[in-house]
Amino acid sequence: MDFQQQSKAAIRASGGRITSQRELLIDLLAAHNDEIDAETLHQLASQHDPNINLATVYRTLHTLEAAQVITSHYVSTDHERKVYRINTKQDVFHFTCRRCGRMTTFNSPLVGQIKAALAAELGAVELTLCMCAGGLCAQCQAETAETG
Amino acid sequence: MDFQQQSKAAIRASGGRITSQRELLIDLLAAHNDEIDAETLHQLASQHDPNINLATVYRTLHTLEAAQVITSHYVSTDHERKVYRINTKQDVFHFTCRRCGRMTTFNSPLVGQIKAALAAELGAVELTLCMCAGGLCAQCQAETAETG
DNA sequence: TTAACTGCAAAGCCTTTGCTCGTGA
DNA sequence: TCACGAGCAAAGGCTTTGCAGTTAA
Repeated sequence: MDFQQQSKAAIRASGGRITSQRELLIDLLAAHNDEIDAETLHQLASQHDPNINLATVYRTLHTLEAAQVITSHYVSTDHERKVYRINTKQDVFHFTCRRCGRMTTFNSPLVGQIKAALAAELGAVELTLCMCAGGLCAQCQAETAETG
Repeated sequence: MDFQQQSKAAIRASGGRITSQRELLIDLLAAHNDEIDAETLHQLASQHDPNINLATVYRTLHTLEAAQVITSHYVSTDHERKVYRINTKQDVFHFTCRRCGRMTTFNSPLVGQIKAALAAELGAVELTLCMCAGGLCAQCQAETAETG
């Protein structure tokens, strides 16, 4: 069962309806291989349905997240913006340079280990982790050294 | 040099002034051994200076963070609220239960390892990490099992 | 003296919510 | 049919900012 089918099944299973807006958003999420924030998704959706509302996008994202077919987290220590992605087993996080703002995706088996440690120590389940790193990237270090 | 002296020196070094408000906030931060959010710090400060404004608290926290004597990060996956703490070498993060909202502090050598991995792989420096975990705590699992 | 700082209030930013009309099942 | 969902606009919650008066150095 692919993402679209899975999403629709989950929505129906909880008594929800498949509206044209939801279907569009699900398709866009499926086609988008990376994380995406609500506003960008809304912009994409607007190209197909100019009347779709940002609130609808947020509500649909919540619905899908509750159905556990997508996950969300924040991407930088500064930017207060949530991104959403199709639920994968992989743990990904981001490094954002304080100076140039460039973002780098990062993933490490250590993240899984942290989850395991949390589960073991606290007995917690359904763990989601939000991780974002900030700092000075290599290039900005060099430029800072030059210009002072 | 203790935290207070260090903070004042850093403020002066950047052309800033030591106002009574800043001095009060620095003292409160020094006395507070844990993380604290802007509003709580403001409440504490109000007991000593009833006129101190929340905006001043935020501005002072930014100043101190820029001076690198304190650090900040979010404590829940919702990024609801930023907390500040005296700059220590220790990496701490938090687990928040999705159901009861209880927060548990957690710290693991793995966090340091992730920083090291980031530094090694990206060549980044001045790393700050925002880490927060969400999930279902042991107690809520039990209660959920009972009530359905 | 005078540039930096404060208090106040208002604005920003992302996200959520109340309301009413529309629509899927 | 009729409860769920959409669109719209306004509100919410934390944080930032413009302004004018205040104060450290």
